[in-house]
Amino acid sequence: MRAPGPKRATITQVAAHAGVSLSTVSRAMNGNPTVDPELVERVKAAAAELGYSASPLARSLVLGRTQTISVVIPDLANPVFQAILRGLSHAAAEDGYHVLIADSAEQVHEETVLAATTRRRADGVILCAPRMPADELAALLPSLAPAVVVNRPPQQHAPTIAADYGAATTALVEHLHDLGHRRILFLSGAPGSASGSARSAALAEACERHPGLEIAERAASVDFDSGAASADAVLASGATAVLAFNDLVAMGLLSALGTRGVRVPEDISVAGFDDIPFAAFTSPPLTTAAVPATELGRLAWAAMGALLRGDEPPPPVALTPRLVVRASTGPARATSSPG
Amino acid sequence: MRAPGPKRATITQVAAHAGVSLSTVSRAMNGNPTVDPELVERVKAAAAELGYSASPLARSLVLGRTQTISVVIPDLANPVFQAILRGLSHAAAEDGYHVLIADSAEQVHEETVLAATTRRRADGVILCAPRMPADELAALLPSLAPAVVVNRPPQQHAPTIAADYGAATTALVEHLHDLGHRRILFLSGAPGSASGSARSAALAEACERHPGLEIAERAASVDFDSGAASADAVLASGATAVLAFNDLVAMGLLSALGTRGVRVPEDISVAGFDDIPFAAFTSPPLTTAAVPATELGRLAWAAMGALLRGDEPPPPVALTPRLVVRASTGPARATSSPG
DNA sequence: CTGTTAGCGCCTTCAT
DNA sequence: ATGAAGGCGCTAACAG
Repeated sequence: MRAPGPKRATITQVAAHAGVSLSTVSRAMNGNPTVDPELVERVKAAAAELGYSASPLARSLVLGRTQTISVVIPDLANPVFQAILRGLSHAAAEDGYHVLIADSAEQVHEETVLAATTRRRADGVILCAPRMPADELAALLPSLAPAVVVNRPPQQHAPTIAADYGAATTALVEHLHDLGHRRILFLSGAPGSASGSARSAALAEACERHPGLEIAERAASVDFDSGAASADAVLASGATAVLAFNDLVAMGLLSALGTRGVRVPEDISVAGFDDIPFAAFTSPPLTTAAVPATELGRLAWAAMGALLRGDEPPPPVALTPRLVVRASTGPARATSSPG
Repeated sequence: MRAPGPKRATITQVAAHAGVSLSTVSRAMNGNPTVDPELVERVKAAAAELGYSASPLARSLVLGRTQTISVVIPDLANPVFQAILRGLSHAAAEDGYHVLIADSAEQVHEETVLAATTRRRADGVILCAPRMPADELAALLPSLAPAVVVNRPPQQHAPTIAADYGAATTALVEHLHDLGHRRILFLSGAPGSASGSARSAALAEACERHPGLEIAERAASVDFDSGAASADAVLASGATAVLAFNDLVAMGLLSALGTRGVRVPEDISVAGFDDIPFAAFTSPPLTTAAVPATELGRLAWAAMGALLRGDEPPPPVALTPRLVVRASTGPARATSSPG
């Protein structure tokens, strides 16, 4: 079971080949200026000849750093997390860091162990929209330091980078309200979801702001299928507009609604969250709140980089999503009676 | 710049705490049966008390394996690679392996260096649809062993897992031919793409098989935008059906065609490759050849696992995509004259 | 400026 | 069944 990998030259062999001590090789290879230029030449030549480069493993052990960060995400199939991962990975790569991924597959209690395990192989860990309860998260973070948290409220022991789902919700509701909608159904997502709470809070505020506005909430999930499965309940609710937990749910709903011959937005308006890459190409194109996911990833790396450098921990970041009005929302149809 | 990570207990401390030598701790923790059960208890208790677990780094160095594999992919934004990565990551995780990702961002000459670099931090590397020329790939593979290649023709020094794009192309063309199409335009993708050559070859065969069938080829690319940009050329070509390099290109084309008021499939049929998650929800829903990407990832890991175990290298695998007929293809409209 | 020495934290013969 | 010692490959004090 020992990997048969190509046998590589060691620093000792290079030292022998160049006729110097291995510390000189180490110094020369690491650009230590206190080495005779001529020796540097000899060493580099020997290294090149033997195809030598220092073992990252051995360096990691002695240096105490791995040049790697780990990223824990709830679901690699979710376009938003893919985008975050992408931004993160590109940014980290630019700074010469590697990325270890861990997909918890939405198994909440896997998150803690994955974070802890991968942390030991990396210099820090980025928790992407962790699903675990707030107290658990708070308890976990100190043991993970340096850590960065994405899409959760500001934390005590880690910088946070998040999209402001509350603001996004407000924008979406105002948009629907402007269109005359007074009965809205919110399809909520993962039970303990932090961004879900933010949405709910914004919904409650909207109701206070607009007497006569009724917003019901119905449990769904975070994926396409749960959206499709909600279609009948949506129809039965009597709502003239539905706010889906995210674009995936909205698309599932759109699809199931289409099957039932329900017209969108004539019969009912549908909006989502995130603006995933394909939201513009559903039929009808989806109104949504665009979350700058790639940017979230980039910023998460920036925060981690700062921590790694020993800089001041960056303050919590909250990016405001942009309302993107497309064709899936329209004027409310006349309803019989609001009760 | 040394990561300030939480200071952890070492094996020496556990040994002291349990009043045994550190070899006993090592043996106890690794389940070596030649240890007094009572001592095992003591050691485990001490370890638990100190929150100890062996440093993966130190183990990697001495054991010569990292329990990690690296995956090099051309573009994290491509749904197909996302799906492959997902299948791979889940399968590897089940076997206790970690995954290091490297996104070459379609920079062909980055692939070699990324593969080499990440290989040193991992026990093997999986090259996902590498874009590099065949000779370069062949030259690189031996130095990477154990390596697995996805979506390239069978290789000398590495197992390959691929989708049979030739068969997929044939299925798609037969489908279009059955519908009466005699002038088809193929929007080709990345210039050196291996799967692209497979498509072209299958196209040529189809022409031989069906005298009277004309298939033109036009260079596009692999993304949404290139599909959209091809719309005018597609219209000018006089083809009654177009085969896009992949679903992304097809969707871009569909979108641009819609903008121009061209009806699909009444005016022109459009088909793609891959069956990415949203292909079913374009308008009209896209006819395509479904590539089992997640399964490719799973098999890639299986092959790597075999290599790591020292088993016989698995023979090349070629999965046949499944033709998925949806609404974007229909009977050919009558054309004026075929020449 | 260069070589020698001591670890980084762990596993594994080798003795006992 | 247990302990002592060597070494994985490298870097960094410490001499010289």
